[in-house]
Amino acid sequence: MTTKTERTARAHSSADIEPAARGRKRDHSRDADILDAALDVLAEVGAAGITMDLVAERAGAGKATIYRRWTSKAELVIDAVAHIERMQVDIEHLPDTGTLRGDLLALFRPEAMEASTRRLKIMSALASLLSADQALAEAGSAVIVKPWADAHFALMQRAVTRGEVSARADITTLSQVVPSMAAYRTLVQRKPFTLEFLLSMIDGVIMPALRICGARQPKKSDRSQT
Amino acid sequence: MTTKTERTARAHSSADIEPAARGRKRDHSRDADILDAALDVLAEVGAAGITMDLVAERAGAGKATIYRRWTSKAELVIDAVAHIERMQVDIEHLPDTGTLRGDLLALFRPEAMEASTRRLKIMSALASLLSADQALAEAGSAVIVKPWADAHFALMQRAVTRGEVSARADITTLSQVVPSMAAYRTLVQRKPFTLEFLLSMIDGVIMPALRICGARQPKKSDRSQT
DNA sequence: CAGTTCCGAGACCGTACAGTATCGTTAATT
DNA sequence: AATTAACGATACTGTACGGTCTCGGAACTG
Repeated sequence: MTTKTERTARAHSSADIEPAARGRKRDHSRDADILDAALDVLAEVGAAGITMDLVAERAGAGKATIYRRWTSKAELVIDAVAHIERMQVDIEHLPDTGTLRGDLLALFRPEAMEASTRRLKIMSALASLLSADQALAEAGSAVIVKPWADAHFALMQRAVTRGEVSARADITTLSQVVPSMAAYRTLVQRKPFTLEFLLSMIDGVIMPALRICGARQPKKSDRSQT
Repeated sequence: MTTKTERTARAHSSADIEPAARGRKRDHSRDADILDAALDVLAEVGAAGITMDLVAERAGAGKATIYRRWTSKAELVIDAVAHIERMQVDIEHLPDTGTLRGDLLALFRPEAMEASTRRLKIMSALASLLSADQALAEAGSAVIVKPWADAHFALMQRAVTRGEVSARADITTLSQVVPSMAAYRTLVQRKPFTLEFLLSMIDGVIMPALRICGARQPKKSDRSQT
């Protein structure tokens, strides 16, 4: 599932033994170019319209070059999806504002979500593929939603150890609420993911469920951010 | 958009004048059979995999019969979507068990879940076709998820007027949690919608958020209700 | 019955596309 | 410079599918 998909997979003979390595070397940075081109095409024509010819043309590559690196269109698309830049949630450097609510809000990066229409369109295109292909569903879910849910879980767990939240809270389920609903909203409803939406999730669902008081009267300053 | 798409459209000569109506009459109930078959195929193989041959085979019809009724595959699919049965959550006859938790659980109908899963699959299959059309995407989502959310909203509102739930609870947002997460789970994660999942939603999110105590120790009698 | 019309089955055609094979070019290595 | 592998371009093949056409049979009308 991780990138390579059997690189050097042309089943041939000699190449495996690396015969003194003369001549040109395969340029691995071209992989990224081709994957980017695939994502571009995906965003432009949708999942149904993507063809290898389009990808090759967009990448300025020959089809043979693509097939030298991936065995099929399906594998290329799967790799391309896995190649989407991770949701900028660095699990190592989570925000630490002192309160869970502040931490959760600090995860919100307007530019990360709405900056590129491209990613949104890719996700839209993905929505249809997700139902047709189990491997893609897992790849898409792993890239788009899981890191986010993991971040929420980590933040909630920290709030528990801090004593801010009851240890009996079902943070396993609660950590999936915002990512799931955001994915649903984006992929299916195709409405934008806004701060207002995030606030209604946090203040209407998460914080009340965690029995943290004060969430019910969000500060004016928070709302005016919208 | 509604069914006919130029019935009697074989562009021929005589038929237009209805010449004393002799011979066999076109069976309009077959339209519904074909549309159902189209939805079945859509749910099974997705939007990318649907072919007229599959639809014809599933409907036990000839391709020519389908093309006598619809001018193209696109029109057939559009008509099929409009043909999706509404979610049979009868907003007029909601359950009334005396507690919100009991009401929410009573909405769970294993047999209806199957139909609901089918609708969700159709919805996700449609995503690519609807990608160009925001209005259609919303309409599709409305048919499949909104009635469910409306039912939750009505049940929660009743719990508020009954005094079971604080009037300050954000039931607008909370009523969307279960339907959205169920849709996400079915569409993207492709895991089955189970009673266990529903219980973790209700007891881990909804009830805590509504500050109804006792949700943490669900009564045995509630579980056996299913 | 006889006449008419719709039906299912499936042969058929044209196009579009996945995947392969070929070829002349380019660039890294020696 | 000579060698050689990877490259872009593109011609080619096989197949799948949208859409049309034909045919024998069934069902309704009178």
